Amino acid sequence: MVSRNRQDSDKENLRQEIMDAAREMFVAEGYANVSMRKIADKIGYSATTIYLYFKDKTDLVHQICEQTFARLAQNIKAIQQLSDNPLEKLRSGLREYIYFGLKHPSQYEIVFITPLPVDMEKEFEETNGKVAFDTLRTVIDECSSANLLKSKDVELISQTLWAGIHGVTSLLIQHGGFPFVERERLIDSVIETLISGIKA
Amino acid sequence: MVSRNRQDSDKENLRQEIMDAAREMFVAEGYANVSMRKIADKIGYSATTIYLYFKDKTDLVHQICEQTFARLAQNIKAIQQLSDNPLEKLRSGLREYIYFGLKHPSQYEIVFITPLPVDMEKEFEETNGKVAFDTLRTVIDECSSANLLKSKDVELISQTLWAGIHGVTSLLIQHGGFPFVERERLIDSVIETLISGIKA
DNA sequence: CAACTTCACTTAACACTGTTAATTTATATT
DNA sequence: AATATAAATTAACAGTGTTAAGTGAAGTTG
Repeated sequence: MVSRNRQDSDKENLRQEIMDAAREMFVAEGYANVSMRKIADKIGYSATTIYLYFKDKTDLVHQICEQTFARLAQNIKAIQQLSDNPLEKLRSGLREYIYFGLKHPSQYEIVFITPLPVDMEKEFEETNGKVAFDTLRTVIDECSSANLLKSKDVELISQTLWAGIHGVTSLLIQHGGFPFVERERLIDSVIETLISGIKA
Repeated sequence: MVSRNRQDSDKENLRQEIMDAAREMFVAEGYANVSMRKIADKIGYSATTIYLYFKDKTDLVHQICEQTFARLAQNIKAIQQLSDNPLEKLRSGLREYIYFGLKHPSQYEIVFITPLPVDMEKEFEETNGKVAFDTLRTVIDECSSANLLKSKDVELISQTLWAGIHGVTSLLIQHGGFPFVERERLIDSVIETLISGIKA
């Protein structure tokens, strides 16, 4: 019994060890440039051992992303509780989303940018990315209930805002070479333009 | 001399033949799923022949994208000449950009979404994608000169709008499985929100 | 016309990739 | 101590982008 527990937790440990090593390498070198063998080398195991814990490379990366985006959803919720002005909540939520993406570029890339293999369609419903999006929708619902918005279509507004913040996030992640104006000014501008565009 | 010309044009022909085959396959199967050998098979040549015309796979795909995005820049310019209302020009330009991306998803993906190998930084300045962006900036300049915008920072506004339209375009391209509201409504909403957000 | 050079192209090979099947090693149970 | 189970490994496959060396035909020059 005791040994059984220890064994289970060892399994969990190795699983997490793989994820930690892989995440670190994905962030540093990019998903495509990290091979299963390199990950395995880093933690002193054989490449095929990873397949005992993850179905394949995309499964591994998705599990990593789920962990990260659970934290995003948490962060957004926590930050929103600091204010009771709905529009201010919205603002800080959008801001948190963008900066979170910039802070975890590889994982943002994989979840929201990289073309997913195939069957993402149904899975997205159970994703932590979806949870974060739902948080956004909730605060927009609040704004709408307080008659702060010019339209009542909460779903449409949520997706519109998401498109906007996703745009600036992915652009900043990917095209670091482009002569953007300073990051913060661009981010502020996007947020204010969007909010000003939906306000009553 | 004559034969020399014929030979040159044969070379050009094969070069274009490679690009046509590759473009078709990239669009149909995605960049990552098309190998040099497959492209070569399709046109009845050896894989290494492609390297006589293109430095490597990324060079090939970039050349294809340049051709396509030259057309985008052209389209935007042409469409804008149909109106002399600056805001209307802007609207139609944004719309053309988005629909062009949706019409050429693989190429849009490669130029504006896929993480580029390395040295994109300096090259972007000479890109047709840049030309399209400049067209956008020009019409925003017009709007600004006509005192139609609340801010005078044309560069900042241009990048803000670009972020917005890039966001909706890439989201629609990549996440086909997400339960978006109807495409057209979302696109309209993004465009109107952005324009309403920058209007005086 | 023959020898030589240039050009377009191909074959062979390298060092990788993700992944599967078969096999060995270690652990747990009887 | 023998056996069953789980964990990890080695070997292998089919594929990748790419380079170097080789082949055969066309063009150029004596």
